[in-house]
Amino acid sequence: MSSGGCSIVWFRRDLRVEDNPALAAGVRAGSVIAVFIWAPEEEGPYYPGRVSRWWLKQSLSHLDSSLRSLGTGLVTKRSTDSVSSLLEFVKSTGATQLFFNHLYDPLSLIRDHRAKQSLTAQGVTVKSFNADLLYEPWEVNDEQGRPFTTFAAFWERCLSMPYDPESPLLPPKRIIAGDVSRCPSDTLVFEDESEKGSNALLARAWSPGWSNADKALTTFINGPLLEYSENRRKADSATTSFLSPHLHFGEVSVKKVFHLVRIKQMLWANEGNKAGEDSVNLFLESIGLREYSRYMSFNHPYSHEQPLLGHLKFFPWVVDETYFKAWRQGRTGYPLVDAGMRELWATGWLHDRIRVVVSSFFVKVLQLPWRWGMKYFWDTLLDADLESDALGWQYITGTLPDGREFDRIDNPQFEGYKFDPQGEYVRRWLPELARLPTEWIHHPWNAPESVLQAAGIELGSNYPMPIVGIDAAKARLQEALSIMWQHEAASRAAVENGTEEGLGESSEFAPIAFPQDVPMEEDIGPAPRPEPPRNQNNLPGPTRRYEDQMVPSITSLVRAEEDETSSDIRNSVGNSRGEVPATNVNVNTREVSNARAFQTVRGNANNLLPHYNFTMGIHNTAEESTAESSSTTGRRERSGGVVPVWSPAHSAYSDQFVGEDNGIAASPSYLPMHSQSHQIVNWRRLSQTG
DNA sequence: TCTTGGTTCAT
DNA sequence: TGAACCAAG
Repeated sequence: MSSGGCSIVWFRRDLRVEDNPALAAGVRAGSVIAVFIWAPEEEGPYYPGRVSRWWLKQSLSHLDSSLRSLGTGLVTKRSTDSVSSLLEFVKSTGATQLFFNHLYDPLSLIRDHRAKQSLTAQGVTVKSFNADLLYEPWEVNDEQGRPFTTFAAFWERCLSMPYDPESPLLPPKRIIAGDVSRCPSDTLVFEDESEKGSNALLARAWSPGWSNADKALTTFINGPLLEYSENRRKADSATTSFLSPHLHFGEVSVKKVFHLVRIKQMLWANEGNKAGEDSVNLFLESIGLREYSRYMSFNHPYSHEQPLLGHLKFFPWVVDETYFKAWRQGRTGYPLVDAGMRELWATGWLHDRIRVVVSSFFVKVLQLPWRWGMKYFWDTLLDADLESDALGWQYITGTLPDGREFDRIDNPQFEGYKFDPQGEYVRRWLPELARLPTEWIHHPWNAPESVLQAAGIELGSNYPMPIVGIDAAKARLQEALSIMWQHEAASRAAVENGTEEGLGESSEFAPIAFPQDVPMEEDIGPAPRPEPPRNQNNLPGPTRRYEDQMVPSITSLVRAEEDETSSDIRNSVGNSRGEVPATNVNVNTREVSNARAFQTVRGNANNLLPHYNFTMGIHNTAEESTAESSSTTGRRERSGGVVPVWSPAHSAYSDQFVGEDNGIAASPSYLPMHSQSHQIVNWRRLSQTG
C-alpha cells in the first residue's frame, strides 16, 4: 500500500487491537497515530450514562496499554466536534491517511461522512471498514435487491449468504509510532466525584477491555453456551454470555464470536449433540438481532425516535410521571417487574428476558411513552446501545412488522412463574418479599392476610399494591387502541381528500416532553398511588397525549412538503419519504461510483428531503440533498473506500413504514435541560447479592 | 402413517 | 392469537 506515510487510526466503538481492520490498514501503511476523540455532546440526548462512561474509561485505558506494548500509545482528545479535531490532528502530525471502522447510528453516519469529506478535501486519503458486523447492511437484500423487513427473513439470508463473513484478523505484531509530539493527549474525564463511589462497585463484577472480552468469550463458549438453550427461560443472568457491553464498545469482534461459535457448532453437529446445536442456533440468533439492529438503524435512521409503523403515531400515550417513577424505582406492585427494575438500578444489567418483561409492562400496562423507557435504559444500562435498544423497544411496542401485537398484555404474574418459578430472583432483589412463600411470590395481592403478616408484608406500606390492575390495563388498552385507529383513519381520509392540514401543528399532537429530569431519588419514597383518576373523557386513565413523544430527539426536521402523514403504513404508494440526510454536495466522482454500491444518494428532483438540523447546539449542518435509490445489489466493499452514507432504502420498502419525517418542528433542545439525567443511580440502598 | 388435541412460545 | 411441535389415538 502506501509509502510509509503517517496515518491516523480513529478509534470509536472498536476498542480492540485484534480483528481491527482500520488498525491493520494503518499498520500496513506505515506509521500510526491512534486517536480517540471524546465528544459526548455530539451524541445529543444520548450522552452516555454513568455506567456506560465508566466502562468506556476502563476500556480506553486497556486499549492504551495494549497499543503501548505494540509500540504506540492512544492519543486522546476532548472535543465538541470530532471532525475539527481530526483536521487538527492532520495539521499537527502531517498525516496523509485516515482509517476508521463503520458505525451505523444516525449521528455517526452523518458525522463520519462529514469527516470523510472534510479530510478528503484536505488531501487526506480516507478509508473505512466493516468491523462491527458480519455483513454490511447493504449487502443483505432479498431477491429483488430490497432490504428485509422481518428479522427471520433477514437472518436466514445472513446465514445463507453465498460468501462467509471475513475471517477475523490477528492483532498486529508491532506498530510503528507516528510523531505525536505536537498533539499532546487531553486527560479525559468520564465521571464526576459523585459518581466515583457507585462506579467503584462496578469493577467487582466487570472487567472491561478487549483481552478481558476475549476471555469472556472463551469462557462462555466453553461453558454456558452448551446449556444456553436450556437455560434461556431463567430470569437469572448467570447463563448469559455477558458479552453485550464488550460488543457494544467493540472490544471483541462479532466476526470472531461468530467464527468460534461456528466451530463449536460443527463439533456438536458431528457428535449429534442436539442441545448444543439448539444452543448455538439460539445464541447466534441473538448475535443476529444485534446485526439486525444496525441494519434497521441504517435503513431507518429514525427508528430510535419514531415508530416504524405509522399508526403508532396516533396512540394516546399516558403521560404520568408518577407511573414512570414507580416503574423506575421498582414499585409497581408486580414482583417480577419490580425485581427487574431494582436489578437494573443496582447493577446496570438485566437479563434479556426481563428487559422484555419490564418494557412490555411499561408500554402496555402503564402505557407510558416508549421513548421514556428507552431513554431510561440508555441512562442506566451498562451495555446501553442505541440500535439494539431501539429495536427492542420497537419490538415491544408492536411497531415492527414482526413485533408483538400491541393488544396482547403479558401478565407479569404468569411470566413470573415462567421465568422465576421458585421466586428466587424476586427474593434476591425485593428483600421485603423475601419471606413470602413461592405460592404467592408473584401475586402478593392475592395472599391471605395471615400469610402476608407472617412474611412481614403490609401491602401499600412496605410493598405496593399493583399500580394498575391487569384487567383495567386491558380495558384501557382496548380503548386507547380504538382511539388510535380512529385517528389513523381520520388522518388517512384527510390525506386522501387533500384536506390534510398538518397534524404536527395541532396541539393534540404536540410532542410529549420528557419529564423534567428524572433523578433517582435517594429514598424510594412512598408507595405509588393506586388507580389513576378518570379523566374528562371518562377514560380510565390519566392524561393522554397523542403523537409519539419527542423525548430524545437527535434531529429535528422541518417538514417536507407533503409527506408527514403518509401514515398509511403498509401500502401507500408515494415516493416522498425523506430519509436520506445529506450526502454532501461535493461528492467527488470516485466516491460517487463507490457509493453507488451502497445504493447511495444522488439527485432526483422527485424526492423532497427534509432539511436536517441538529438542535443540540453542536453543529448546524442544514444540508440538502436529493435522493434516489439505485437497485444495486450491494457490492462488497472490502477495503472500504466509502463511508456508508445513509441508505435511502427502496421506496417500495420504505412505504411500509411511516414516513421518517414526523412533521414535528424543532424540539426544544433536550440536552441543556436534562444534562444531569444520566447520573442517577444510587447503589447503596440496594442489596448487593452475589 | 395420518389425525387431533394440548402445549408452548413468540425478535 | 396462531404456528409449530408433540404425544396419544
